[in-house]
Amino acid sequence: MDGGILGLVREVFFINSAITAFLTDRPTPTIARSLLGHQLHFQTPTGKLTALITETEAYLGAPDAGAHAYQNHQTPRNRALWQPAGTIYIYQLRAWLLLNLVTQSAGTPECVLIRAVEPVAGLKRMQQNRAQTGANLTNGPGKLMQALGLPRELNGHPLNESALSLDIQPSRQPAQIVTTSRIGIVNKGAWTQAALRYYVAGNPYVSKISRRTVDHQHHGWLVASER
DNA sequence: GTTAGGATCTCCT
DNA sequence: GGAGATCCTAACT
Repeated sequence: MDGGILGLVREVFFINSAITAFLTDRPTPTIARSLLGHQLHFQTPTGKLTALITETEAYLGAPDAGAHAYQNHQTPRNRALWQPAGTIYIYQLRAWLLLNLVTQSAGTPECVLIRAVEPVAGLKRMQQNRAQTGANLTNGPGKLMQALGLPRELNGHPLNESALSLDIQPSRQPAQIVTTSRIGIVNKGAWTQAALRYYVAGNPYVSKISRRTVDHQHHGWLVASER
């Protein structure tokens, strides 16, 4: 607290520079993979909701037949994708909202879909936001949006300058990461098969997994003695 | 355990 | 009118 307003401005600038570097300096699939174990925070008037990212998918812009930005096709819905790294892209699918984080520099419409998270703080609030408990709280892209109560108005706003923020440092480290093709991408040739989905092996808060593969003790995260 | 139908917004034909 | 980066419930096996 020594720099007053100027210090705060410097701090915000530093954080945003770090976020930008994290979301631009590597290929988007690498970014999607490395987001596992990082925390998302949603600041509400009545408290903060926190969750660990457990499952992601990479969408690779113009060449990617599975992506909204395929062939650089821009519409009012998806224009956030052309904004700089760290921009929040939220869109509605049927009755649900889905959360994406834009990667790479402005004009390169790549992003990471956040497909699942593990609740860390604000569990009670998440249960109120959804009429569900347990893994069903956040083990899907539409579910986690409802659990966190993220409004569609966040679309187009920058991470960490809005109520939604991402930790640059990971909080946990996956013991093992599983890579598969993306969910729901059908009839898109090679892009249907492309291995662009990543999740923490054994974590219960992952979409479309068998209950039998769940690691009930550590949720697939490395424990201190294993590091 | 799997499957079918409906909810309901945006974009395309 | 139809499909989609989804999810819930009910009704099956």
